[in-house]
Amino acid sequence: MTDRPVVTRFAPSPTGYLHIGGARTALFNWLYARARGGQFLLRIEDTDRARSTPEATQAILDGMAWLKLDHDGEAVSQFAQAARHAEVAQSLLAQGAAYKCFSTQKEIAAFREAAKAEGRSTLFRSPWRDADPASHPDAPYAIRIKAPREGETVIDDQVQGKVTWKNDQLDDMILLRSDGTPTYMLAVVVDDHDMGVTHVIRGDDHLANAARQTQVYQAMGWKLPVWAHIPLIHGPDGKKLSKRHGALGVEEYRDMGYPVEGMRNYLTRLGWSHGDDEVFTTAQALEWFDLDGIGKAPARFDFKKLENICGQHLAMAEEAALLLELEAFMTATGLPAFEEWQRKRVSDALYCLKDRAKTLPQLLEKAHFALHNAPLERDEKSLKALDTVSRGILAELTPHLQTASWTREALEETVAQTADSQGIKLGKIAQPLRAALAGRTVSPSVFDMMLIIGREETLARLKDAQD
RNA sequence: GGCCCGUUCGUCUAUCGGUUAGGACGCCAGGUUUUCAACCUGGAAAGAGGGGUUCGAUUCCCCUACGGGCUACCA
Repeated sequence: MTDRPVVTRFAPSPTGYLHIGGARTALFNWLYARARGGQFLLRIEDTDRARSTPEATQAILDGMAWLKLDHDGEAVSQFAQAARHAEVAQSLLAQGAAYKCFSTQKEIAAFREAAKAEGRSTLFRSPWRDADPASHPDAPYAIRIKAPREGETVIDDQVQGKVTWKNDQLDDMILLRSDGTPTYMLAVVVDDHDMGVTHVIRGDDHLANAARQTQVYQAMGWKLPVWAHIPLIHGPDGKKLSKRHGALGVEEYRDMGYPVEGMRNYLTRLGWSHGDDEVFTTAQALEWFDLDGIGKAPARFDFKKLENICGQHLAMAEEAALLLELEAFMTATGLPAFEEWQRKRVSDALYCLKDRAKTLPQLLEKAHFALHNAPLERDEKSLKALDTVSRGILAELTPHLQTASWTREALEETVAQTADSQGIKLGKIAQPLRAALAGRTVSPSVFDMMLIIGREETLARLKDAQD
């Protein structure tokens, strides 16, 4: 079963954005295939013509591109395969594994309603299952599978274990509607088979579907895929993730500025584990990921943990790559691009900024000192820190900085000496200096800042702060 | 209603019959630092309930409770 080359797929419906849960499903499939030198395919399940839109397809593509989930080959449109689906339904009909059902939707609905009212099973048994073709009316019909009534259907799921259904609990599902279009149940099976999918990793809302789909595989004599039904992601309150929990589409996470590596790490770890490993790279995820590490219970989405993981990834990011990601973020969210001097400054400052931010916008905020020149826009707290006394201290310091050599050692010594000669602690001088240089009360080290912006700009800010 | 699935600190999770039930996030306390949302140290915090099986159950089985999914000529 596992000796075939691995082929996984992600099969979203293009009816909105790329759901965060869908993104995790895609990620699991991607990880599984990529780690095994297999293929990761993308199929757009657009058979619901009324709800499918090209914009939604694009949103899915964009979301996957952002998360660096590259798929092999062209995305397949399920709708485009409709003729092949019908062909399979016809062949099932020809071999007696399916039959024409002339019951109307109205009749079926009436049956269900009555059954429900009387507390009976709502399982519909078509009277046409064993009807003599000679008795067929000249009317529209649907093609239903002739599912076994005896015995049971078992799926061997890599996450849920062996799951068994008694066949008398399963009805003869419709394969081809009376208008000739295929149903989802038929389409997925045919497409997965035709695309050579070996491992179906998807949300466990499809677990029950797997039983009925198994019947189609068996009727066609096709080899079953390996099933892995992963639990859904829930909101912080334990309920199914929905709009009221906030962000659902991955593009919202991109716009909030979560770095990709952190996002992938968090999503991978949500519902999957490898011992106590919490923070890992994509390379490690590829090495470690396997189906047996997936948990059975739904996991709740926790923004605090997401932020923490993202912060750690930012801290360990390679600076050149981080700068590119930051600029991509600015472009995506419509922020003005860096001017050349700003780009240089940020690039120089990244080393002392990256371990202080958890998201890209936070990184930008902390880069305030590097992105602007005197006169600096200062926040309220820093203005407060620049009181008369503090300005006096800065006035003492300024001449020394005019002559000091511009190295970390010399600057540290200069500031320390000034503090000493004033009879104050280092903190008393660093505080206003920070406010003067950064326009903030929270910033990287004052020495880092001075080295990054240089002597001229340092003096300009000091002068500005004392005016 | 029927059929399936799930249930370890607040949250994500480790444990694959024997552990003081471990780690992480968050929280609290202390420390360090020139600031902190950075860093360090420490702390509180969990096996849904009830029956079995076993020398021994978080772990295996059953029941109950709770949560979730499916039950369409939607996907």
